[in-house]
Amino acid sequence: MVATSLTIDLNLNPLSTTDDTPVREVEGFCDVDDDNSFENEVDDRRACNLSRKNNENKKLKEMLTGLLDNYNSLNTHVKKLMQDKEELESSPKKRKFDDTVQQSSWKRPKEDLPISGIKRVYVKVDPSDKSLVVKDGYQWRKYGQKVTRDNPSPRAYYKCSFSPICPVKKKVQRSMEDDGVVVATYEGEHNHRSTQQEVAYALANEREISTSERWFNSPKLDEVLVEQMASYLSKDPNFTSEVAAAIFSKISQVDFFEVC
DNA sequence: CGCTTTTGACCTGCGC
DNA sequence: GCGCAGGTCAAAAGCG
Repeated sequence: MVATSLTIDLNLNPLSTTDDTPVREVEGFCDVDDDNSFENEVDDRRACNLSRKNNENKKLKEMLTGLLDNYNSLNTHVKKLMQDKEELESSPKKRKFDDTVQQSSWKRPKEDLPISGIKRVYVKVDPSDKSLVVKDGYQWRKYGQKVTRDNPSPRAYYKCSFSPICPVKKKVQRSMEDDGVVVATYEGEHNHRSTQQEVAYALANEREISTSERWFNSPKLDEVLVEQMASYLSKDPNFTSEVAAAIFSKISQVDFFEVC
């Protein structure tokens, strides 16, 4: 929700006003001389407001980029934790189930996929929500659904939308033990960035080419950046909830966990 | 109109 | 060889 409110409150369109003069960022600019005419005073106040808003916008943008950075580092951290757990918890208890999953997945001769790279992720969802959707930052195309013998809940089969370039597939099925948990089994590694990573990358590039001065004095750049963000957010309504979930999971360390 | 989802049919491997 | 179960295909339907 943080990101959403940011896009709403950014108010980055002082530039859309008819005044095309560059914004001046001068310390103490807001001090209005009592001897000025009324018109000058109004102009000064406008300029003052404008510069204040620009400052606010700059701060908000910094917060947003910081948020994205945090989100990405959290994502990396979670992935690392998943891999660690996967290695630690390959217990023989579930051997039978895991074997069937792996064998049935990889024994097909027409697909020469590696045996490594199978990850199972448990995600908390609303039990009343029957859709088998796991928000993981990638775009998926559903290509099948099947009711399996060991679980009354149907299993959904997805391919990464970037296929055949990206070979990753995932199976999503509601957990038998807990109706509020969805089990997502990922097969393979993505050979491209997630949509969130794309935005972070774009922002990083933006920051590389823009000095702090340009942040201040290049309203066009601000506009482009915000448009970029707004366009992305409008396209992916899951983004904000994912960011919120990532932050929340960092705090609680409960919502998002993985078991082999 | 193009993309995504649904769903029944088909394919493949395994166990008996 | 047959039946079963999981996985995939592809035509039809749905949707924006």
